[in-house]
Amino acid sequence: MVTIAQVAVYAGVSTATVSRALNKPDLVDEKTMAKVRVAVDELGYRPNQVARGLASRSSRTIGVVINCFNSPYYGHMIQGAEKALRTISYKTIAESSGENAGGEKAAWDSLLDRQCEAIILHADALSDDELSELFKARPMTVLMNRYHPDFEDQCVYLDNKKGGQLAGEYLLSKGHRAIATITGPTSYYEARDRLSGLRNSLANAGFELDPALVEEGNFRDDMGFTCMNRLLDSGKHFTAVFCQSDEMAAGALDACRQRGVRVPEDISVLGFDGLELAYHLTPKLTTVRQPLREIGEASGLLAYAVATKSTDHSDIQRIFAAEVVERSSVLDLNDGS
Amino acid sequence: MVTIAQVAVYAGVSTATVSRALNKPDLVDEKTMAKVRVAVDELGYRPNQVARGLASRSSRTIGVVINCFNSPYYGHMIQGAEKALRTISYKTIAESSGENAGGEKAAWDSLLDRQCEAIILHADALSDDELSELFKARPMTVLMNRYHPDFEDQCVYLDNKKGGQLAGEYLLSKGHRAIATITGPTSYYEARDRLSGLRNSLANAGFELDPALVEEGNFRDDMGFTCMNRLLDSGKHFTAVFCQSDEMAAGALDACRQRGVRVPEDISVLGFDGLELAYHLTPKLTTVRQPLREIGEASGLLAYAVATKSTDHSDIQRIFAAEVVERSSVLDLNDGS
DNA sequence: GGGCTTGATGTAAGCGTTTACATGTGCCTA
DNA sequence: TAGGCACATGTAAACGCTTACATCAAGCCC
Repeated sequence: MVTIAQVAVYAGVSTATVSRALNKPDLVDEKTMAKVRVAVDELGYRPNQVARGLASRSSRTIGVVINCFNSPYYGHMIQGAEKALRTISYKTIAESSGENAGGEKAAWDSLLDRQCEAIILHADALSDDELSELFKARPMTVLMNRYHPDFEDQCVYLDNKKGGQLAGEYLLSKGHRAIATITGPTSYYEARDRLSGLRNSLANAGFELDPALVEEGNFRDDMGFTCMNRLLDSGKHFTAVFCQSDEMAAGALDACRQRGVRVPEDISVLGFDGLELAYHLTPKLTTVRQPLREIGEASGLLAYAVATKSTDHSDIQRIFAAEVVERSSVLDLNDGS
Repeated sequence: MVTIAQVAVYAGVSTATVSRALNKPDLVDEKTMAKVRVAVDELGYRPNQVARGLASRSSRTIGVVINCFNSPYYGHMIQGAEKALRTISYKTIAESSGENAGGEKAAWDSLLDRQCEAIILHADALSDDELSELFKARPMTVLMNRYHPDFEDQCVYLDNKKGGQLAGEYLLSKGHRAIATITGPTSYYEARDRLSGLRNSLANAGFELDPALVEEGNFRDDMGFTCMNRLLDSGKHFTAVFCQSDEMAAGALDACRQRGVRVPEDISVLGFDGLELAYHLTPKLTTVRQPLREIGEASGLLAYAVATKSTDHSDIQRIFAAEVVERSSVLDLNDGS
């Protein structure tokens, strides 16, 4: 490994001058600059970024804690974050937490031990209270796709209430009145918010969400399958079902297919997330998309702002809106009349 | 930030002793150990891993270069690698390359600048020759899911030829004789190998792959769609089509659906990859699965072995076999007779 | 021509660790 | 009792950089 000292000798200057030539070119003379450049090229010198970080106390590294890599949900966010940071030559060091509070905290700390200047945390398992506690000692953190009242300006998240409302409004606009829903675990604020949004939209239009038509799932497809069957078994009348994730919608679609219930002719299905999965389902799933990549990007930007203690980051978007992606799984009841 | 010096003062010993207490406990006396432990706890000391890395010249970090994060293909591999490395408390620092040779090289180098002890490289754009050249100066590298004759023992990959052969044999066993195929780009060795494997399996059974039934795709679903249409338009008879990726199979399925061709009744479709996507297709796709997670894991292990110059890593699997996952998109022609 | 500024460079002290080597104590052995 | 050895600890020099501060020469002004 060739070090700055060797470059200095080769160029016949001091290490300080080499360092300056590389980092603050306007502080060094033309001629010296040239000598250094030659030395660097000749020797194939590449600065040791770790040593540089230690000396300058800035690692130019951001840590990311997520559940796992092998889910497009995280994939999109991490891609957004990494890209945003890469363009400012920050590195991303990512660790998966395994979806338990201990793992999340451990990853959080170990990333900090690596001198990450800030952490982008996707906390699933940590409760609001735990988060509140831990955050105090680890203020250089950005919560990705999660809202916490105590650290509002360090959260980047989807407006789930509006998302749920959007879903309801869309279904209403298509003439649906008897609407069922399969939610995520109600222990997740996302699930509660989406549900209350849906409820609001119905209320605004003078309708009510029938509690018997609300099933609690877990975002995974097998629960979508189970819940859809429950709904169908209940004998209750409904023309559409809003699933709080595309995966559950996939399960619901499967249930319908098995029972010979046609989608969208007999029942309309609306998803949530906007993953590629939705596109590949049959029928192609109409869904409420959350801009995951953008959320990741914003998280990256905000993490940088937090790391550099930049006071004004009002230009970074922190609240994102969902949008409906229209495909073929929702029937327009207005057409038929 | 509390440093080792503060701990030393607090415990009334030298920094060397603190360091030893933490890293080589058997070198320090019971009583001293206790004092240090108290100091560490009291002060909440956490070693700076960057400084530690600099001093001990071992960063305990492995770099990973991939195309992008938002594809389950990479997601599974990276998950495997990160998990394997995490269990030995190595960190993974991942960078996406944007699928161009320049990006791949840049990421490779910049990860090395961060003192990664080894790099796990998923090279798509770099040619064999370029790779050969670059590898010489960057020997601490593992090629993930790619084979290169010059560095065989630093490659972890799927046996694509056998994979293609497996596909052919499976289709033959189901009574198919007129087999079409949609390949990846023939500039990729994966595509060539899978094709030649398929060809072999037919030859072994005394049949031949009709060149008119071979379409070159690009692994993406829209090309699957296009190629399937071409095949159907050609008027040539075939009972099954082997797609070299699940995504292309999805496109092919779409094409069939649009034209009213039933799968598997009229045409059987076999995929490749074994992503979740395959499960969610209609009909559920029978596919040849590559063990991506395991490949990632092995890459992590091998990278560690390379980094530590462990001479014997014969216990690490480097060649993986594909397996067929049977679902509902391939008809058994033997049944009908 | 003395005092000042300005610009370019060097000197050396960090950054927070690890680790080779030196030191010192106690114990065993001859 | 001297010599030797083990063991526990301390001292200080790395690791590869950055950067505050010192130095020095050159140019300028009055």
